[in-house]
Amino acid sequence: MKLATWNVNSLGVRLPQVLDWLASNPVDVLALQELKLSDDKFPADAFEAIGYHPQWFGQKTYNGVALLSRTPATEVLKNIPGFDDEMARVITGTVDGVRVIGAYFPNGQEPGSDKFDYKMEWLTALRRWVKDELTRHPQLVLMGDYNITFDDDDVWDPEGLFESIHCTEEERYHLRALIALGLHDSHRLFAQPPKSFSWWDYRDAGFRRNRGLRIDHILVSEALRPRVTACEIDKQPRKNERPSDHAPVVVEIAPAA
DNA sequence: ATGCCTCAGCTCCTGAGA
Repeated sequence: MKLATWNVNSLGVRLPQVLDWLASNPVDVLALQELKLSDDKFPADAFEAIGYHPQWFGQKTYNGVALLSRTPATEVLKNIPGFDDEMARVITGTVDGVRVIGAYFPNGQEPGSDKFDYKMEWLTALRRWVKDELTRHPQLVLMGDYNITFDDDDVWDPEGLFESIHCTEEERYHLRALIALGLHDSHRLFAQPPKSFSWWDYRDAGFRRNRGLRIDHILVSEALRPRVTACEIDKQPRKNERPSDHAPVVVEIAPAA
């Protein structure tokens, strides 16, 4: 079973690239973030035509998330239960016995800002809910655009970006707290090339110079960890014309013994 | 460099992203 996550920065713009990518990477589940379109504009037909069952939670202009799967998702949830949120950031479903959560974590803009405070509240609510969800669904994958780096290895310029957004100790505390629930960073279960990033700034030739951050993650539960056989960042779509600023991350999970 | 790029929208500038 292969699962992937990709922040597409507008599905309206990126739909042809997503369809192309799925044609060469027929994953079982793809979580999308930053659809930037309302539910009525979601291109469900285009995904159904290539054999995917879509679930979506859209929002005009900002945010918006979707789950595409080869077998239909069940027990679908939108956003974090018990956390009142005007933004469409989370979509969850059970696919082939695995609880899959696709999430677009808040950006946070700048430490000390209202948006940063919201990010912290959101992270606290997410953790409370995921902890609960794990008791019901031991086989769980939490993937998406986290907008947080684990440590300096995830940052192209750790000194220049020290304590800046996505790199603060406060954000990293929350990321470690998710790990402490019994989740594992798929990427670090395997040897990876140095300076592996999943996002590069559009400005200043960020991708060409590999000035990026690793902020898109796939966390797997303890029950799934022994079955994870590979995890990689696919930089190929970042080389497209008019690319998203994020690259897809893919994880492979072997069938249960 | 508060500046670099991209996207959406009450679109010819602004806010947001990261």
